Amino acid sequence: MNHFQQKFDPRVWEVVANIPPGQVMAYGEIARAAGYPRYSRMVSAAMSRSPEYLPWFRVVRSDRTLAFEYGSPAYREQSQLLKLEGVRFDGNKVVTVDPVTSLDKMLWGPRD
DNA sequence: CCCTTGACTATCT
DNA sequence: GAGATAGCCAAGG
Repeated sequence: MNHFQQKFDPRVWEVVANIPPGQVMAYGEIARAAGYPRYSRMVSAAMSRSPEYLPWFRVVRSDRTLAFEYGSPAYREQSQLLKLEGVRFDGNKVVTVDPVTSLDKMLWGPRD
């Protein structure tokens, strides 16, 4: 199988389903992990039709901002779900609870 | 075909 | 670091 057809390659769902709580992945990363480099937009299309069970909210842009319009209902829903998992926000960017954080962040934490 | 549309990205100002 | 720009690629009109 080498292309996204009407149904998306289940590998995409699989990758998303395996993102650990408190962590996030970018569209492009997911595409690569599923074996489709450069297919970030397809992942985006896949997410818009994602099954109910999928942790869609753990998918963010490569720059770590959320893909929805700032302040929109969808944006607020996603940010809330992420916060429930202990994720922090540095401005509009997601800051995951990565064990290997910089000394700076260890000492001062992310901005509020 | 040609053009537009996206829950996108890397790169350059 | 925030905008703008140019790639990207399947779908649908």
